[in-house]
Amino acid sequence: MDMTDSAAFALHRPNLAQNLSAGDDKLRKLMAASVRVVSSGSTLIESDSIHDYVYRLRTGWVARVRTLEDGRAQFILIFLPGDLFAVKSMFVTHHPDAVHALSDAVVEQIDYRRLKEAYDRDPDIALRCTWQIVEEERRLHNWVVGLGRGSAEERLSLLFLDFRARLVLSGTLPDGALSFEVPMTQEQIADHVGLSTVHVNRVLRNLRELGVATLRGKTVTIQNEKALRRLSYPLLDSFERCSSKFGRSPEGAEGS
Amino acid sequence: MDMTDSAAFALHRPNLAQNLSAGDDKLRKLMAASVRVVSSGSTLIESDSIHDYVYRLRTGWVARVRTLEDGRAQFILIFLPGDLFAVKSMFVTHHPDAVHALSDAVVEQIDYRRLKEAYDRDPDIALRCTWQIVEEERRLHNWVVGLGRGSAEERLSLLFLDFRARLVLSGTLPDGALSFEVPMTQEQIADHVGLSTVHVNRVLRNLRELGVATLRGKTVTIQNEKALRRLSYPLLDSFERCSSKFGRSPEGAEGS
DNA sequence: CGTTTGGTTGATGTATGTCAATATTAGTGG
DNA sequence: CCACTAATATTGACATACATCAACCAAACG
Repeated sequence: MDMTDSAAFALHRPNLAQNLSAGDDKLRKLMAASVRVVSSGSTLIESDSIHDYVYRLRTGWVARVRTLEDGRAQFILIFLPGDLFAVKSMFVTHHPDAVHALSDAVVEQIDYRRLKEAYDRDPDIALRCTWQIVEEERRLHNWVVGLGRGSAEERLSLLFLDFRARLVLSGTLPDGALSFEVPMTQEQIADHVGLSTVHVNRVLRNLRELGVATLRGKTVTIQNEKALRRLSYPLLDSFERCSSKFGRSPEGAEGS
Repeated sequence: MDMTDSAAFALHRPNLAQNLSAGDDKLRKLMAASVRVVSSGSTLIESDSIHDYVYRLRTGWVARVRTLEDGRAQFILIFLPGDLFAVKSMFVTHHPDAVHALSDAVVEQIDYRRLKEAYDRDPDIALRCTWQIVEEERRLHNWVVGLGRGSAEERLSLLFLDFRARLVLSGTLPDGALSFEVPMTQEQIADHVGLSTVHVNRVLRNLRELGVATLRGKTVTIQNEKALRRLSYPLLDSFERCSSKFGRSPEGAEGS
């Protein structure tokens, strides 16, 4: 992941961009040692357990999931390659939510004590960790707005745009790509966007029939980016609107 | 605010509790200088503006609000006395959301450069700032679950319990208090829980008629704590369930 | 006092959920 | 490569939680 890009993208305070990028490199080196391969569906962190590790996702998709006693589930956050997760292990012993692999994945693992030590010693590493939390909070803010005030169509459109933008940023997807893999079932998508499986399916059909975007198998294809952006537009934060990754405005000239 | 309590409450990593408490004291001293009094309804941070300050809320209520172009609004987070807000100013120039005072409030203000300098110099202060972000993320996770999967009743019950627990923690409210002020209109509550004003009103009537809790004027009174906890129970994270502040379980013996 | 803002209630509409049946795809073992 | 099975997707009929609209009421407020 090119942290310089990411930082510019995020309107970072001056000088922090380089530090962030440096922190990312150092962290990668620090964590490269203990690689772990997990298969789709496996549990990386059990809910409500004491957990001592912080992770960096190298390949694949992983999600933070809350399951209620009556069976309802919410996929709170989806992590994509390059993301750190369970950074909170450095500060808190217990994790209230489970972390599941959505696909086969490769993660790097580090004991929180080792990371904390590096965090205390090297401000670049500290910044990289803090940055993860800050970015995550931004995404959570957006998601709260989407869940609280967005329609089903708005949420799903936003989701597709968000996935693509993040995959591009992580270097997993070439810039401008219109098609990518989402290793989630419609049920899992439903549990992320806070809708029923059936309704997700209907909205997807709608998007397909409108020629906006399709989900076939696990492949999302954006057919009309401008239209997709227009659908999700109300939910985009100012930041995403300005970003070239998303285009300037719903009536922006580019994109087909 | 007694950070030691808060830390114990939050199952903190060993030794960090004292550091956190120390950080809170130091930060209070650092920020005590520039106090600002704001009146209800005023805007502390405008959405999408460049902003150079970090705040500590001493008295009153303040909220992070996102307003969509078509008028929909979402109160993303509510800050209560003792909370820091806009901590992100240290890392990011722009704030996509506005921050509004829900009541007359007293805030302490500090230029992000000064705070960043203290943050870099003193690990206790750094910890206190990071802690704010970590706690905030926990609340956001819970809120995402509530908005995504909770019913109207569950969301409102949870909200009341959450407000009370936090007011107690901040020292604004004596432990065990059953009545407290919520300086929000029903419309603002609706914009926080992601419902319409009318529906919030109906659910409140329902809670009142069930003898569970009332909102009269701006005063919330918990009449049957056990029942209220039972209503919100599915949405409580493991952490809130174990905490004595919330009681052990929905069929726990205490409470009336 | 009148005016405004916020609260309450009823009638009605709609987005989304639930249930259930069928089609499709993906996995599995032979 | 096929047959069998389980998982997932799709669709229709129906139910409901919640939204919208509109009227009225009550408190706050200048």
